[in-house]
Amino acid sequence: MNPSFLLYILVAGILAILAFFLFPAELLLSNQALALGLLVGGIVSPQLAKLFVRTAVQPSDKSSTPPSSFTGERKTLYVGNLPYRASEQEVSDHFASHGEVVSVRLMKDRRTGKRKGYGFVEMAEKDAESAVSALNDTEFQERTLKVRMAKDKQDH
DNA sequence: GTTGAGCGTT
Repeated sequence: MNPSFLLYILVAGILAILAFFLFPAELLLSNQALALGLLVGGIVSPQLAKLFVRTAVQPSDKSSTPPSSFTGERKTLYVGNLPYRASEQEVSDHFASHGEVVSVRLMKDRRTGKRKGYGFVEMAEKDAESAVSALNDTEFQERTLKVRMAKDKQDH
């Protein structure tokens, strides 16, 4: 059975019982309390599902790099002026020849999902500095890359 | 189906 359906039944039931005891009988009959629970539960439970069920089925992202087993120190590089057509795999391959690439994330428009022309490349710390100087202002698919150390968000 | 400086994602 569907877990979100079970959640709905659970939430609706709790709400119905709550409504039954909360309101006096002359205001709300038991079958009305049940109907109210079903209605409100239908609205509330999908929101709860989003919170707790941690997006059970992620849409398969074709443009994401396969998970890396790298566990050492890493640094994130900002990469600008990327060609719109470049995939994360291509960027990853390109950077991999200058050091160990942990992950690549190309920023996309929230609505359309199209590339915005910049992204972030996580690399092994020991390779990061040399990769920046090796790749900054170099050609990649007819465009001149801008490679820097990324700001703040360096996760440990 | 286009564009062109920038520092993000659950």
